[in-house]
Amino acid sequence: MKKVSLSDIARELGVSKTLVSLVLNGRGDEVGINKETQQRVVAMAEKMNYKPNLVARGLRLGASKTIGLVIPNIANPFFARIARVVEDEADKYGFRVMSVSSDEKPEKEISLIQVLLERQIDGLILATCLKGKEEIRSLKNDKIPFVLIDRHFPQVKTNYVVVDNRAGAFQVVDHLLRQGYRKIGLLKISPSHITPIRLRHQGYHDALKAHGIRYDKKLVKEIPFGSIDEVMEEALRELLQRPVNAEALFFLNNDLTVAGLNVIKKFGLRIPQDVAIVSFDDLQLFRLLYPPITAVAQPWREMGREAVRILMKEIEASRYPEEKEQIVLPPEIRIRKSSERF
Amino acid sequence: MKKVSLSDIARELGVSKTLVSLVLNGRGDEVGINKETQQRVVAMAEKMNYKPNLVARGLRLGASKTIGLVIPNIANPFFARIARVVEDEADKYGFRVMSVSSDEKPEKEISLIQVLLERQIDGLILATCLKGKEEIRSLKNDKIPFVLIDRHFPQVKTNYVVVDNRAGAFQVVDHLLRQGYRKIGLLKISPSHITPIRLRHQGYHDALKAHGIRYDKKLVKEIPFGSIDEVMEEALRELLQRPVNAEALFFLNNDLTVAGLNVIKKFGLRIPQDVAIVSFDDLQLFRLLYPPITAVAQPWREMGREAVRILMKEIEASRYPEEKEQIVLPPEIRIRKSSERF
DNA sequence: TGCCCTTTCTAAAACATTTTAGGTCGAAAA
DNA sequence: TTTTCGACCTAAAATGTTTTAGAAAGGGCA
Repeated sequence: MKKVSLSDIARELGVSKTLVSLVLNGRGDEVGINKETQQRVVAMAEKMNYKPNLVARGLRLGASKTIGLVIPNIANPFFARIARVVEDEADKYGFRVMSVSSDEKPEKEISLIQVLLERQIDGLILATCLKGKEEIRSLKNDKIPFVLIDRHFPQVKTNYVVVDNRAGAFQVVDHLLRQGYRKIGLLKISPSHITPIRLRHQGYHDALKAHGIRYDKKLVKEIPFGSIDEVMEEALRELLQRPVNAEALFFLNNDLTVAGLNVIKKFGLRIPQDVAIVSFDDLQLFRLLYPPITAVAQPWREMGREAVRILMKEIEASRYPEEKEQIVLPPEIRIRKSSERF
Repeated sequence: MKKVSLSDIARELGVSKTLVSLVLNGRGDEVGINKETQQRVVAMAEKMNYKPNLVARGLRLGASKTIGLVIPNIANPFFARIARVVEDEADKYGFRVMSVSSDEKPEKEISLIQVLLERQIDGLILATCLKGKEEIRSLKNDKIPFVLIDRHFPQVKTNYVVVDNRAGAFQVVDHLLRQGYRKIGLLKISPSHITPIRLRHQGYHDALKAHGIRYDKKLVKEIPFGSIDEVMEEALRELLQRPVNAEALFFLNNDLTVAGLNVIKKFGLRIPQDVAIVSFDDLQLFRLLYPPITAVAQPWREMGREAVRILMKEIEASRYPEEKEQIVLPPEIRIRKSSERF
C-alpha cells in the first residue's frame, strides 16, 4: 500500500497535478478553477486518504517548518519545562520542534547542530554549552536564525533571552548574609565557562563584598556535570568539616541542589541548624521538603515564549536582520525555611 | 549566501554530480573513481563547507531517519526521562526524535500523529491517550511502524512495552493493608480509560479483595488531567473528612502525588500519622521528603530502550512484520516511611 | 472573418539528492 | 585491424511538491 501522491489523485481524475495542488492549497478560487472540479478534487483526496508530503514541500519551498532546540538535558526539569513551552509556542506558528540534549559537551553540541542544519531546520533555540565567540560566530555565518536562551555571550551580537543571574545570586546570598551566615559554600557545575554559572558566581562574590566579607576560594567547589552524585559527597565533606566549616550552601543549579540534599540527608545533618541551603532554580517539590528550600525561581515560561517569538520574527523576515533582541528577565527569590537563622 | 549543493561542487570541479554524490557517500572505491579525483572532491566539499541536504535525500530515499515520540507531557519527569532515553537510543541508530505532547487529549494526539506522518517520520513511539482499538487500528492501516509504551491495548495486536501496573498497585496496596491501613483512598487521573490507570485501579481492587476488604466507591476520586491542582483540594477534603475518613491515600501517578502532597501540607496533616501515602511512579525527590514517600518505581530506562530497539527492528525489516513484540516489565516497590504504621 | 478576452486548465522547471543504465577512451588481446 | 576489457565517468530519471509561463476553447465585438 504505497502512499498517495498528488499525481495519483490527478491521474485518477484525469487532471494535472498542478490543478490538484492549487485546489488543495486553497488557491482554487484565486486562480479560477471550476467550482465543480474543485469539489471533485477535494472529494477524491479525501477518498484516497491523501496526506501531503511535507518533506517534498519543504524541499521545493526551502523551508521545513521545523526548529531545533538544543539543551543540555531534556531530563532536567528546568529544560523540560522550557521544551514544553517552546513546543506549544512554536505550534502556534505551525512549527514543530526537534530537541536534542548536549550533555554539556561542546563537541556533542556542535555535531548535533550540524545534524539539525542538515535536516534543514528553519531556526534554532540554544541553551548552549559552547565555549565562545568563535563557535557561535560560525552559526552566524551559516545565516541560520537562532536565539540563545539561559546562556549568552555578552560580547557577541546575537538574540538572547536570559535571566538576571547575577542579581538572583546576589539577592539570595545577600539574604543569607542578613540572616547572619558568614561562611557560605558555593557549589558550581563543571563546564563552568557557561555564562549563568559565571554570573551566579559573580553575584555570590558581589554580595560578599557588599557585606565586607572576604571571598574565600576554599568555600567554592566545582562538580563535573557528568558525575554529580559521585563527587558531591566528597565536596560537601570538605566544605562542612574542619577547617572550612561552611554554615550555609549555595547550589548553582537544581541538579546540584538535589544531589546535595541527598548527601546532607546521608550525613544526618539538620537544615538549617547544621547547614542552611539555598538553590538557584526552584523545583516544584522544593517547597514540600522539610524544611522547604529557599530558591531563585526562573521565569521559564517567559523565556520559552520570548525565544520563540524572536525566532519566528527572524524566520519570517526574509532578510537576515542585523538588529538583535536581547532580553534579561528578572528572577524571583523565594525565601523558605532552609535559609532561616535557627 | 546560498547553501552549497552537490551540483555546485560538481560545477566547480567540472565533474558530474553523480560522481560527487558517490564519492561523498564513500562509494568512490566501490565504483572505481580515481583516487585523485576523490581527493579533489572531498577537498572541495570541505572548502565550500558543503552540508548534505537530508530533506532531499529523505525525499529520494523515502526515509527521513526521524521517529516521532508522542507523550502526554514532556514536562512530566516520567516522560521527560523516557524522552531522554529514546533520544539517546535512537541516536545510536542514526535517528533523530521529534517529540510532541498530547495533554491527554485524543483529538490533539490524532492531529499530532497526522502532522508527524506528513513529515514522513519512519516510525512512532506512543504513550497514547487514544480511546481504543479503532484509532490504533487506523495507524496499523497506515503501515507505519510503531511501538506503544506505558499504555497498551491488550485486544489489539501491536508492539508494546509497559510496566506491570496491576502487580505494582497490588503490591503497594497490599503493603498498606499489612501495615494495618483499612480505608485507602484512591486518586485516579481523569482520562481514566487509559490502561495503566485502569490496571492500577484493578490492582488496588484485587489487593483489597485478597485481604477480604470491601471495595468502597466513596474512597475513589477522579481528578481531571487539566486541572489537578484545582480539584485535588476538594477531593482530599472529601476523602479525609467524615464520613469517609480515609487513613491512607494511593496516588496513581506522580502529578497526583505532588498535588496531593501540596494539599496535605496545606491541611497541616502529618504523614503517616494522620494519613499514609503511597505513589505510583517514583520521583528523585520523594526519598528526600519528610517523611520519604513510598512509591512504585517504573523501569523507564528499559522502557525507552526496548521501545527503540523494537521500533528499529521493524523499520529495518523491509516488510511490515506480522509478529509483534509485547513486553511487560516488573515495577519495583520502594517502601519508605510515608506508609509506615506510626 | 479576424482579433481579443475569459475561463479553465496544463507542461515543465525547480528543489537536492540517489540510482540506473550506460558512455568514452585507451590499451591489451585476438 | 578489430575486438574486448577495464578504468573512469556521466546523463537522465526518479522522489512529491509548488510555481511559472502559457495553452486551448469559446464567446463577444469590430
